[in-house]
Amino acid sequence: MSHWLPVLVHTPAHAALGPVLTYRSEQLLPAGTLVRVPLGKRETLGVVWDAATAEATGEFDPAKVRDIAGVLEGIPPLSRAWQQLLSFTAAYYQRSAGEVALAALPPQLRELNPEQVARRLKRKKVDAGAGGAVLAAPALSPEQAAAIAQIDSHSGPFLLFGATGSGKTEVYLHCVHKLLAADPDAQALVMVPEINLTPQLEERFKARFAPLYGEQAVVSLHSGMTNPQRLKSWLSAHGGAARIVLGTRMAVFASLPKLRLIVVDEEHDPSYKSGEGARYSARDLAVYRGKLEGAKVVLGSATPSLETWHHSRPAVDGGRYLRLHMPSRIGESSRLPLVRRVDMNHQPRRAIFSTPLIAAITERVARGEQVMVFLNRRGYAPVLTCEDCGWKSECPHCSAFRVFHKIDRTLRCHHCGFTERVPRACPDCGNVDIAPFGRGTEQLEEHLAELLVDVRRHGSVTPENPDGEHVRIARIDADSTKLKGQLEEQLAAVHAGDVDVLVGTQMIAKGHDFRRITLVAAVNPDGALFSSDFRAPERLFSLLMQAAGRAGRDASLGAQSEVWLQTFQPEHGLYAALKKHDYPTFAAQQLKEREQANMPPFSAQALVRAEAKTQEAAQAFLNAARTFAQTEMAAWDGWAEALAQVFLYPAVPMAIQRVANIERAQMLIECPSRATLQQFLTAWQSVLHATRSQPECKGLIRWAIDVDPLAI
DNA sequence: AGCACGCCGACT
DNA sequence: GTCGGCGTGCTC
Repeated sequence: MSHWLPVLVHTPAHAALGPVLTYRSEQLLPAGTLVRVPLGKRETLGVVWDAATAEATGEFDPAKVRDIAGVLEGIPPLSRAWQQLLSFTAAYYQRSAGEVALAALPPQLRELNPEQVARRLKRKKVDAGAGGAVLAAPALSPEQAAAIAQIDSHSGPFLLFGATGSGKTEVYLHCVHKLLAADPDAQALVMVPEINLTPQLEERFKARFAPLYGEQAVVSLHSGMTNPQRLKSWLSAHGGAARIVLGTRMAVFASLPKLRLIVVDEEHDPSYKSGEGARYSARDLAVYRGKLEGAKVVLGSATPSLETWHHSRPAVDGGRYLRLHMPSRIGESSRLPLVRRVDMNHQPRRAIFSTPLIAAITERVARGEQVMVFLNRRGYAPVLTCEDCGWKSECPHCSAFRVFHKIDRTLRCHHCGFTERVPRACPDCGNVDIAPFGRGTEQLEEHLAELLVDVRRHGSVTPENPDGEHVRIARIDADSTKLKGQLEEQLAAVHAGDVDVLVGTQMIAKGHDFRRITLVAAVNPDGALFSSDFRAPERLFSLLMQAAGRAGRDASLGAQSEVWLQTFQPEHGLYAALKKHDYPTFAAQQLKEREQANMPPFSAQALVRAEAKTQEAAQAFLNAARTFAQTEMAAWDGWAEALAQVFLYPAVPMAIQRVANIERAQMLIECPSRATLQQFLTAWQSVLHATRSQPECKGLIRWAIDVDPLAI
């Protein structure tokens, strides 16, 4: 007796295929089973789906149904909750369930046939020989103890709102510890925003839990791992051997049959939002998944996203998350750094460093303390110009300037990668005086070396070496850490005290614990104050707060650590709040503005982006779909009411209109209700498909919907 | 998404 | 003369 099975395969939403394909099988396989199925001329991985789901209701020709090719024996079916998470993700982010489900599985699973998988599963499992010294957990501060007590006695979700250095990680460790000890099967998922941060987290978790549960109890999942490593981690999580999964956003889809706790560290970090394929927010999905699986969810941050902050308002005001506040730095480093604003209006024009900042840097370095200088722009200068004819270093393929990198004398486009040697003279008029305009980290590094040329390293002047040593300056940005191991190497040099001044982009503001830094300077942070992106202030505040958190973690140095902000807007409320380390005031101000302007979290947004050969085609496509929604769709049965709530803005070119010779346009959609917006988008998808074939859209390359976009 | 088929420009 | 660009169409 044979059965018809709905099966998900890796198929994008816009393909002219149903979201679920039907195959024949001799056995009745439960939903969640991994199978290999023939598709056209190839064989591919599929997931048996539940016939009762919305996806499984397409029309198909019974004559075309083929037999499944095989079952991945030995891999238990994916859980019901996992299936629900995937269905939800696909529906909410407007992608096909097949695309989302197959992208959520380790890539190597797709390549392996059932025999290879069986062989891999048979590999001798290292026995869970617990052993080694059990690391004593440090004593908890009263704030940590209080937070843990709340997490124990409530169901969550929780916002762990803790200053940098308040010991959030210890709270996570403690919660995980309690959970694993209480339930021999329970699993925990701990997410961090960046791959860079997983090794140090893994080290900390392994040190604590490997002696209790064995090395293999802690596994990582992130895109920096090789495919075999990812498969190994995935299988061990899916089989229940891994008790703790650490990972980046992709880990939110890990199969964890006994998931009881999800931690999202630095929950405000934009890296949790995927920019490719299904543009999911791993943080939002973590909250949803927690609800589905009955797992507690802890979101941690010193500067929460305004969405999360709003959700954690008091329950009497409608808050759904429980806010746990840990305001104090623990241990000896309890003093918060002093934030100083330098009014650049009173400094020489075009000065990179203000006079008092140079003096402060010099003083710190002379004392043997470390300084961190922060500028969010890599390269030497963002643009090169000809002073005679006005030529600028535009990228021939993008509507953007190429950045001058002095280190290898190149002009590089940061959008498409197009790189050329710097011309000797202006390509337009032959003038040899082409000059850099604006500044980047390379220039900062060079300039600082000049300014500090007469300063000697602390303690380097000795009778044997009366000339002493020059100050050592290091630069850490995407360019200086491109090669594997370079970041670790450079960080080690800073930790070892081989570096006096560290120059870098936001890379250096995140996570890394530099104990001897006592002065952090933001050279030019004002940009975000006037950005058209309404989330720019939120990001700036968070970045500066994190940068401030780098300062003065080692109070044994005695000196009061400081954060310097060079600004033309010293009175700006953002800096005023920062000076007081006062996130709640800043957040309240921002939320008030958002509410008045009807922006998230007080409304839901989606963005449709279109790429085409011409800007006209990209915009025509979007506007045609918009017009259809406003006219035809409004006439569909029962749609008038929903559509009245959905506001579609006209299509506009994207901020960087052309990248690699592809024109880009976008359209913003706003709606007071997330549910209504989702309902609209789902119905509108077919309109977008149909619009594509209209003559004025010729040249359209692709389009994508971004639900809850972070940047507009 | 893959993978095939199909039709126009620069190379062995 | 072929190799190869990507446009279009199909997959239970």
